[in-house]
Amino acid sequence: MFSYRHPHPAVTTNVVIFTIVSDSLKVLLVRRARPPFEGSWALPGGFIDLAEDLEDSAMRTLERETGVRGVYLEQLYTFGQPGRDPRERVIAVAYYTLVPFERVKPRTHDGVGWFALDEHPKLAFDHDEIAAIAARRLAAKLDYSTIAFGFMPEEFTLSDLQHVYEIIQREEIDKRNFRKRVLALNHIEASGERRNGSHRPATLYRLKNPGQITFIK
Amino acid sequence: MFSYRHPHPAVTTNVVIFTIVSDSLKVLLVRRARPPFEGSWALPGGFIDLAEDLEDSAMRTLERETGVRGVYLEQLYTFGQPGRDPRERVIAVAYYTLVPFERVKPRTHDGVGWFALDEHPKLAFDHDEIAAIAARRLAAKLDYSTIAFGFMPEEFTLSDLQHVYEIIQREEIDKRNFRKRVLALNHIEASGERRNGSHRPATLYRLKNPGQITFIK
DNA sequence: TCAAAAGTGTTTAGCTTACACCCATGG
DNA sequence: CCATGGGTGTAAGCTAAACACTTTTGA
Repeated sequence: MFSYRHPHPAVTTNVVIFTIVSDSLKVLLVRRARPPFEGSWALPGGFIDLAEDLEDSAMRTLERETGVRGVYLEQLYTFGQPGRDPRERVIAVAYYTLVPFERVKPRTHDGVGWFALDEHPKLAFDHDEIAAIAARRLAAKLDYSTIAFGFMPEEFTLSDLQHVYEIIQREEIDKRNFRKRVLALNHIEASGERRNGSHRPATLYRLKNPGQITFIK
Repeated sequence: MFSYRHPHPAVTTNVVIFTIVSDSLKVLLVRRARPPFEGSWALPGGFIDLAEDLEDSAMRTLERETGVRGVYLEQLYTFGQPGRDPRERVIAVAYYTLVPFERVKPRTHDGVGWFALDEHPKLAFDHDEIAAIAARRLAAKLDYSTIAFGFMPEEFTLSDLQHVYEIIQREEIDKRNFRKRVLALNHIEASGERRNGSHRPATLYRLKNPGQITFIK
């Protein structure tokens, strides 16, 4: 095997992984153990292996750094501005995903944590920009895809789902209209169970086709 | 300067550049002068320099191979499956754009040419897949952005513009409804000129904010 | 019995679609 | 004067938005 006589940059994959908990959109960050930006928070990620697919690399480094596995990743954008890594040319292929808070348990030591999107610390490299672009894409996709269902655990109430929309879009939604719209999509069905609280029990719903993100309209 | 002790793949940028001419959506291809896939048609592109931005690389290699310059590029997707280049690991950051046929004149020798999207030759590498994804993205974006205006020369008639929509979406559009919709966007204005033919002269329009692609709704 | 969230329909406004004929020019 | 594409309005249907009260449970 020979190589092209061309420059070879380093390539990383990075993952912006969102969840919603206690009324806020959060992103999973890891603290850097080594320079550059030692001690800063950053998006999970790492260098690709030459034999692995980009998405596999994103999965692998996400699991290695946070313990999170088995999530569905969607490619976000590729960031390659010279100088974004102070040492050498590094191109970052960024992915994003949404997970239900209850089902994904990152390793819980003090180098990994969920941070509210609007009050996280300044991140290493250009990761602030990457996270911001991911958040923008997420909000845009709510309207024309079933991406929000990715935030949901196996069973959820319509109020839970509405809550996700309200937090990401930062505006209140009419309950009746929301229910009409989401039920008309025919993507979810009542599971037969109900959830109790100190109020009227709520019908639990589940996805008809788990794992599928489809486009609306 | 030191390097990470990590694998370094090769990275290319590639451009899917569309135009519309004689009732068909076309893509600009170049014939490969060297192995691998010598003699095959491929998307224009090439290896990045370590000091240049990804988009600059896409521009530079596009101009080098086709003579086309000064176009607006939008990042499409990054393709990195191992084995997509038979020699070594190559990651391709793909861009796409639309140009008015009249205004963009690729170098006209027999190694560069416009090919109808639905009857181009089998392409080198995974470039068939890249072109197909670009075409899909293009059709999707017609509905919620002003991307179609990118196909237009400085002055154009409403029929010209409608034609673009019909070709990309492969369906006929009602003339009156189309005009209402596009004029309501308030992105174009009559230039005052008219275009003659062997029929009633058509009002010429131009963009109010040339170069801007904005989102609708 | 109170607090808290679940659940439920109707009316209105705006937007989208369907649809057909006359106009201005060049040849 | 004929062929060709340019240009125009209205009605109907559908989708989206606004809007308030009753129900069921746990504490």
